[in-house]
Amino acid sequence: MTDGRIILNMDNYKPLREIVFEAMREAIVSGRLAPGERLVEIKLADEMGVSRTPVREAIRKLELEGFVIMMQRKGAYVAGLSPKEIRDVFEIRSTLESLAARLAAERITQVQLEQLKRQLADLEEKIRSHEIEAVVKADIAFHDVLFSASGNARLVSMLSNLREQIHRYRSMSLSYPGRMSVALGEHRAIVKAITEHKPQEAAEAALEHMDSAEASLIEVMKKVHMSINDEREE
Amino acid sequence: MTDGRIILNMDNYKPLREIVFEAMREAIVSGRLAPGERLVEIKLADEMGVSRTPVREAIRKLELEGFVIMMQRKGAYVAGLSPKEIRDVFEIRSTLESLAARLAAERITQVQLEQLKRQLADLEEKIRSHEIEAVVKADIAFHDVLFSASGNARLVSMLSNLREQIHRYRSMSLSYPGRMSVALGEHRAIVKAITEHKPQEAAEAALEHMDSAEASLIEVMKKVHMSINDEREE
DNA sequence: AAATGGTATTATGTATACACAAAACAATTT
DNA sequence: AAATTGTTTTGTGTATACATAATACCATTT
Repeated sequence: MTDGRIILNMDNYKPLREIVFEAMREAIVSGRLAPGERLVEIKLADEMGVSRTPVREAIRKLELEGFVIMMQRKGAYVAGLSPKEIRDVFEIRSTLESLAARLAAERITQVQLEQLKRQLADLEEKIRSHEIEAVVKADIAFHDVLFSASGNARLVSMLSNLREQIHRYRSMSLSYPGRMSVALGEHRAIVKAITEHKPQEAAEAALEHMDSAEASLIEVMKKVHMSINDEREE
Repeated sequence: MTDGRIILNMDNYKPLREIVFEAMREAIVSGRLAPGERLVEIKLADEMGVSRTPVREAIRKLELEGFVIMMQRKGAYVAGLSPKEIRDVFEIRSTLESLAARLAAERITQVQLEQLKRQLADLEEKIRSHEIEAVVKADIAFHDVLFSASGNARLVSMLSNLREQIHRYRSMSLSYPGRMSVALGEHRAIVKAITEHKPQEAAEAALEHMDSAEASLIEVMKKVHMSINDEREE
């Protein structure tokens, strides 16, 4: 064993609260925990085979990220987004996605640009395969590269969070007829502007992308006549 | 007691974790807890006369809001913002403040507009008095009205949070010679654009306001030759 | 049967207890 | 003295215990 250093990764240790948090978020985003549903700490703890403490901490974190609503001394409920809230989130996302694209156009490195193009190609391929889940994943990967290219770490985490918020309604939006190919075109426009280092155009392309994503989501929601909202305004 | 419904406010009950959270944030923002300082749960709990639980929950919340950095199994530390991180925050704030101003110009109600003008007058008065703390407060009140006028609740909370993040360095920036009167002018420009319902101008005025706030902060920091940063990059 | 009052149950908020990792320190060896 | 190992201390991570608010249930009264 000449050079063989043994490196066993203690870094991938995750506190239980993290694991619980991720599991619960996944359950909410995927819809297994429905909006309005009550979250009882002991019940969840028993189900997951842990104590209340990590569950509590996970719930608190979910609250701060907008997935859960807590009422004083009453308990926690899965948050549902009202149409008004969805519009609010999109208003913010549009602005920030647009900012990210602008910054990326200014700051992207050669390596990142190649990554971005690879992601775009991958997205294209997944769209051809018509597997919605794969498309969603590829889309996320694409935007992640785009975000990091902005060089603003805080922006990356805010955008990731906002995306998670509406992820619940995401596949719905993509199932809107023709949405996927339109989205692909929008992605291409963004990449083009970034490649040519044109911040203004990149920002505009990102804005259009968001607007059209919002529009198709709203459209689908109308059709399904969803009352995502439960006893809340608008 | 004909119509007199008795409404006794149970709403002002606050869980301990909230109280602890607010106390700790105040301590960090005001500098009593300095960047890099270690936060030991039992120590804080004893000092405040509570148990570890609410302290832990408060620390978690502070972490999510960026005031505290946690290291696995090592503990929590007061976060310091590096110059790079300050720039990152300003990049985001500029964009969102600008969005808020734009939306306010579109949506502000008559009542809100009057409020806004009152806050502006108040700010003017406080600036004449030269009490920095009062000016900071008035400035916050002004922007709060502006934010709500955007009609986007999520935007309000995101902006409040971002403001808190740099509040630590705020009075420093205002102490920069001439900064206060310049800021007053910028505020007037924003109010003017909103009054005339000119979204584009409001957005631009807000952007300028942020840019100049950032510039004067950076300037002051250079002079004080601060190493706000502790063992972090840039 | 409806309304009121009281009791039991459930779940949150907070405190404490226990386990183990990390760091600090001391002791032993070279 | 330097290095290595063992030991102690400290503090986080998790589990559990206890107190009290909120709710549900039941009984009693009218």
